[in-house]
Amino acid sequence: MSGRISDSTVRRLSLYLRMLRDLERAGVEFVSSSQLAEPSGATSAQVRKDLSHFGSFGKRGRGYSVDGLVRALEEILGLSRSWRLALVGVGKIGSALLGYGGLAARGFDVVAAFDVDEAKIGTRAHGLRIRPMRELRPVIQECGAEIGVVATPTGVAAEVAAELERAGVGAILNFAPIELSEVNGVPIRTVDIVLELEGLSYLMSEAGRRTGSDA
Amino acid sequence: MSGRISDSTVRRLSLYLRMLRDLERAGVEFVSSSQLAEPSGATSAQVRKDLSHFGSFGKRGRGYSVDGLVRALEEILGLSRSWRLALVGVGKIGSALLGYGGLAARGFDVVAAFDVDEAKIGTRAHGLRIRPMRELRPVIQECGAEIGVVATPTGVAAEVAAELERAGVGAILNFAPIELSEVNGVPIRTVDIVLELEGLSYLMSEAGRRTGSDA
DNA sequence: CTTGGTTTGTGAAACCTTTCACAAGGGCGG
DNA sequence: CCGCCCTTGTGAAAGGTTTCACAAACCAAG
Repeated sequence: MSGRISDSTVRRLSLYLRMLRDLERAGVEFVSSSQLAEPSGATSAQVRKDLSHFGSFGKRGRGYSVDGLVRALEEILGLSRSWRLALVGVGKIGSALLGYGGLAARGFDVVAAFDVDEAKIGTRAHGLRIRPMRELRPVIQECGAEIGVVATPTGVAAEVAAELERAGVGAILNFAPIELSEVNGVPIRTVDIVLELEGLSYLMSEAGRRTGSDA
Repeated sequence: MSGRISDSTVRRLSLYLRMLRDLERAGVEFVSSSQLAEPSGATSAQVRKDLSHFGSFGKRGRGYSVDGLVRALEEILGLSRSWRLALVGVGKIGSALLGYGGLAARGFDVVAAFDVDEAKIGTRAHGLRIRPMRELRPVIQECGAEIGVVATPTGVAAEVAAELERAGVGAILNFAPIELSEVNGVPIRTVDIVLELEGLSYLMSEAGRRTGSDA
């Protein structure tokens, strides 16, 4: 069991956990790999393989205990605790994040916010005081934020990410449309809306080209 | 050449195009596959393989003409035209999108916005009138929007996506934390921030477990 | 024209992920 | 206790993507 786990497996584990929590709330006690597979578009074999990397959680003939698997997946994914986020850049996306209750509800608390804009510094956004960039390192260290969120313009994103790493965050979530390179083993995930739209653009053009030439 | 192209290849093509546009602006005329590979974290062989699916764009011994490759990639990705977006849900994320100039700058224009909230309907957000859901189908058909954007609460996301499909959009970008199933060949991309954060949570926990047990 | 340095385009190999298929095990009714 | 049905866990096969490595081609200089 357990070697290096692929990104896609981890993604699916999150999706399984989501469904399991719904089932738990609904009072369901047992679930089979095929039921678990459906909402994430996976197959039952894939569910079993994904789980098998971490151990043996099911009962043959019966399925998986919903409670038990919820606990196990929370443990595996590191979600039996909560995480502290430090947000850099309180513009459109940053504000949207601060106002999004879904994060805190799932154990991701934004505990600090920074911006360069003098007009914003000192004001409060969704109950959080906005601080100057100069305080980034001390504040992050003091409040022990583990995840840095980059919601700045593209031009300064790399620099901000480097500063977050120096401040000691363990991971970075980046919203700037730029591929940031991981250093010192600090993992980075980039959410790039334009990239997603361009992917859709490709698929639509491709579909058009195909039907166009078939007709 | 050209069979079915993988998502990861298309993503990388977008990244190459970004870099090429920067080079074009900087007046560079030729670029090699290894230069092109660097910023996206790919290898030179991968760049060449990715491009080879669509044709032969380079000159041996010389590299790729920046202008030529920009045009070719725009054509391949369907970015030599602009696309019209219809936004459903003008809450935090929806508003952030409307205010984000980066979309229009890259040829993605939000041309219609819808919400259920009576208080919002009729008001303007970033110059766009917010319309009631009831008008979704006629307005989308009238203005010819090709891409639907779902920025609603999770509970109604599936229903809204189905309605967008019926209205005739060719693709959907979904911000609700739910896996929507593609029907009728309308591709769907989901941007799921919580999923990204949980992925980071896994990696940090894993790192902790490893250093923990090594020590 | 020839030589040397450089870079593409591409089969083949290596690697990784998903799917298949089935033995092993568990529960339940009789 | 027995037999039947069901579902897991997992090697093996299939399918897909990335990397390797090299012949073919191009440019420039002599």
